[in-house]
Amino acid sequence: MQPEPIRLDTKLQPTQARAQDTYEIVLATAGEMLRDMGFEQLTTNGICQRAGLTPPALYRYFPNKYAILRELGDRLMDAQDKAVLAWLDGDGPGQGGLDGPTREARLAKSVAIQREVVAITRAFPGGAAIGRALRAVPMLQSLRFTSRDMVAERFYEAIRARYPGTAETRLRVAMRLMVELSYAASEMVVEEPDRDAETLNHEVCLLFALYFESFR
Amino acid sequence: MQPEPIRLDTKLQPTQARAQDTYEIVLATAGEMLRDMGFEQLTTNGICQRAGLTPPALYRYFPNKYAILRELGDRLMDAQDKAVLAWLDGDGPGQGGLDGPTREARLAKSVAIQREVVAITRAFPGGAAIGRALRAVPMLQSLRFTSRDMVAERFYEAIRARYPGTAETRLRVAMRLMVELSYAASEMVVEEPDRDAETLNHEVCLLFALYFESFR
DNA sequence: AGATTACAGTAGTCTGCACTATCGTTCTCG
DNA sequence: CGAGAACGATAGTGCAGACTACTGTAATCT
Repeated sequence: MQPEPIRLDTKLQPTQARAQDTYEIVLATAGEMLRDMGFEQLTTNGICQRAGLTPPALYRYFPNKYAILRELGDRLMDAQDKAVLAWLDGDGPGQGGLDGPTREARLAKSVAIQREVVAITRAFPGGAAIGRALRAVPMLQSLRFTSRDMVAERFYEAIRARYPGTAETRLRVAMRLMVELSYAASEMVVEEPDRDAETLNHEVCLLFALYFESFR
Repeated sequence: MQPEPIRLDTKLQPTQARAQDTYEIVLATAGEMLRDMGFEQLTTNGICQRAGLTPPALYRYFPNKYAILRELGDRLMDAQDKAVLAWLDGDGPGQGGLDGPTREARLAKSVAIQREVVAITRAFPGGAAIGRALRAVPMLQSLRFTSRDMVAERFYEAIRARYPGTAETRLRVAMRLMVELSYAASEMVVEEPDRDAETLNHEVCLLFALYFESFR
C-alpha cells in the first residue's frame, strides 16, 4: 500500500565552480518548469533539455526528481521561515516584535511581513508551485508540516507569557492556525496575480490582529 | 511551453446497472489510491488492478486519468459548496442565515458548517488528497478557483446589504479570503487527524466572527 | 608536467504505463 | 425469442521517460 521508498540523499556535492553552476541551473530550471506544468508532467529529460544539460550531469547530483523537488522545497521554506522568524525576533521589516502598543502598529508589522513572504515566494523559481507539489507528493508532505509546526511553536513560545489568561492548548492551536492561514493567503496572492494583493494582504492581517485581541 | 491540451470529455455514459457500478468503482478506487500515493504515482493500470477491472472497462468511460480526477473534484466540490450555500440560505445545520443576534449564535452556526465540510471531505474517497491533486495539476486548477469564486460571490451578495458602510471591494475580498481560509482549515483538520479538530474548528470560526464584527 | 579526480557528453537500455484491436458475453427491446 | 447494442476480458502495442556504461575533457594537486 505504501509507496516504495525512494532515496533522496544527495549523491555528490559539487566542488568545482562549473559544477556548482549546473547544480543551480537544474534547480532554477526545474522550478520554472514546475510552475508551468506541475510536478507530474515534469521530467528529468525535460529539465536537462531546457537547461542545456545532459542526463548524467543532472544525475550526478540528484538521484531522482523527488530530490530536486525536496531541495527546492527546503530552500523556499527556509527562506520563508527565516523571514517570519526574524520578524518575530524583532529584526524583520517594520521592526519590533509582536507587541505594538496600538492595533495600527501591530497591523502595520503584520502587513510588512506578509508582504515579504509574498515577495520571497514570487521571486523564487517555481514560487507557489513548489508548495503545491510538496503537498501533492505524499512522500514529501512531512517537510511542509514540520516546517510549519516549527514556526508555529516559535510563535507560541514568543507570546505565551503575554497571555497568561488563555489556555495553552488554545494558544498553540491558534498559532498553528495563523501560520497555516498566513501561508495559504500568501499562496493565494502569488497564484492569482490579478487579485488586489494589497487589499488582500491588509485584510488577512486585520483578521489576525482582531483575533489576537481576543486573547488575554 | 504550455502543456499539450488533453481531452477531458466523458467518452460514454454508462446506461446499464453493471456499467454504473464499474463507473463508481473506478472513482472510489481512484480516490483511495490518490490518498495513498498522490496523483503523480497513480496509474490507470493500478486502478484497474485494485478495482478488479481491466483497462478497456475503465477507458470506456474515462478518456484518461485526468478525467477521473476531474470527476472526483467536481463531485467533492459540489458536495462542499452545496453544504455551505445551503447554510447561507438558512437550511444548513444550526439553521438560520448569517445574522445571529449574538456572537455566540453566529459562532455556533459557523462551527456547525465548518464541521460539516470536514465531515463531507472525510467521508469522500480520497478526501483532502483530491484538493491537493487539483491544485498541483495546472490543467485542472481553474476548477477550484471558479468553485470558490462562486461561493465567495454568493456570500458577498448575501451580506453586502447588511454592511453599507463597508467598501464593496473590501467586502468582496473579505468573502473570498474567508472561503479560502475556511477550506484551508478544513483540509488541515482532515489531513492531520491527531490534531484537536474541535478546538481548531472553534478557533477558525471565532476568527471569522471577530472579523465580521469589523464590518459596518 | 604528470597523475588523479571532477565533470559532462554520446548514445543508448529498459521498464512501466497509457492506451487499443479484437472477440466473447450479457443485456435490452421489439 | 432473436437482433443489435452495451459491456468487459484477452492480450497485447508503442512510446516516453528514468536512469546508466562508457568515453573524452577540464580542473586540481603534487
